[in-house]
Amino acid sequence: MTGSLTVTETDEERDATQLILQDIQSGVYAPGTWLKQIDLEIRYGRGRNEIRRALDRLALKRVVEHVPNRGYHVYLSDGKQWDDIAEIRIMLETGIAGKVIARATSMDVSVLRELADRFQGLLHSGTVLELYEANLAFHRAYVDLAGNAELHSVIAELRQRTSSAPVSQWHTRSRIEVSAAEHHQMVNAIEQKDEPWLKTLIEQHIRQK
Amino acid sequence: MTGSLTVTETDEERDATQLILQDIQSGVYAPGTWLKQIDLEIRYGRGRNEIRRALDRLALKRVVEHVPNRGYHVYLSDGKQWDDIAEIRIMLETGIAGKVIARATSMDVSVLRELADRFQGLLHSGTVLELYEANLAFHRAYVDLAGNAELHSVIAELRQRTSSAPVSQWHTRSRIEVSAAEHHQMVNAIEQKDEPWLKTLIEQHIRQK
DNA sequence: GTTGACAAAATTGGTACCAATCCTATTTAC
DNA sequence: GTAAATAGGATTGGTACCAATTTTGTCAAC
Repeated sequence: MTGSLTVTETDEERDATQLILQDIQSGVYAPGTWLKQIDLEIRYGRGRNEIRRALDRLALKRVVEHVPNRGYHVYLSDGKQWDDIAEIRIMLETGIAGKVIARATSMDVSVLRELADRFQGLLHSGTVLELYEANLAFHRAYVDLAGNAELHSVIAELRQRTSSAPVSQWHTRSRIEVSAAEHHQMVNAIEQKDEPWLKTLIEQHIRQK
Repeated sequence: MTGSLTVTETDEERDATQLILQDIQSGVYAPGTWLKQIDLEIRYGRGRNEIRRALDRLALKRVVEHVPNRGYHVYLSDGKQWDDIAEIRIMLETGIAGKVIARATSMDVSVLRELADRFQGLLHSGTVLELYEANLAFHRAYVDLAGNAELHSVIAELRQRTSSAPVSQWHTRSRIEVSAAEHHQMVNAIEQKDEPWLKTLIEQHIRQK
């Protein structure tokens, strides 16, 4: 089943790693699928070398799994892994709550609110990937308020590990609606500098999704 | 300056990534040093391909930095980065304190104590690398008690980011002695199930080093 | 003596080829 | 009819080669 559909011109210069990752996150490659080098080579119009490097990186990120002389296949995440990562994210995102509240200016709050609005706006019109990225942007903006440059990349990595199948995460529309509402509540909590409330919200938000 | 010294036979089968990482951590390659592919090829007796993959991985881990058409050089860590990573580690390692105390059996405690002893024992006779690894083993055992498989790798990654020059971390012997003492105090805190004390100890321990 | 241009050497990074390995389909024996 | 064996095809992964780029060394001009 050698796919022959080539991607759009705008992706021409982007890194193959991100393109493959995006396709995995969009559900193009289902968990367990074997990623044949030739197929990827054709699909993304890259050399064998770049494809191999991309696969190696994704294997390091635990997005795909490498079996010697067999190839790479999309990782099948078990329930335990999801729980473990959720727990870590809760520790980190609640851990910075105090710092975020202390540092957030009124302008920061309106930026956050805007991002929360954008997520909510995509609820009806947006694709799964757009929703995923809007959600990512909101959390990223929140984390950035802590002023910890390293934390940013740590959480990004964590998210990538579970996001193998974001489609399966948000099954129902009602769940996404809850998420959107929680985003706004988080913004309010930051605005009112209510740290305990913010922490509770974050824990709920990460666990349920 | 093409080095020609080959490593021992036992390292023959190990991954080049870890060998290079170890040499960086041991201080063989000082921060800022350019890692030429040919040199590494000879030193570790590997093909060009494996060396490139290893460098790419280390670049991803932020241990080295990649400059297109120039090569890879050992990363120069600034003070801010160290503080940021220390903060993350504190959030995570104190965050699991309650779980560790709840789950730790008396056998787990004695294992920890043994590791703390080993670190202390190496204080006089051990090399910097041995000390580094003994310290790593202790913290790894502590983290494992939380039963979070993902956390293990997250913290390992974090440690690697700053450990570019572990030699410079432990300047004086007195500091290492303090670390050894704190390890034992942590074990005691776990044994007595004193969570606040354990958290305080961890924060002190990570910050000072 | 210093600065700038130019040539030579060295290094990186991509492409192509080929061996080793694994999967699949057909054939053969029972 | 079923199961094992074998041949064929496909895929991975390593090695070697070569082009593009950069750095170093040399020479000339000011």
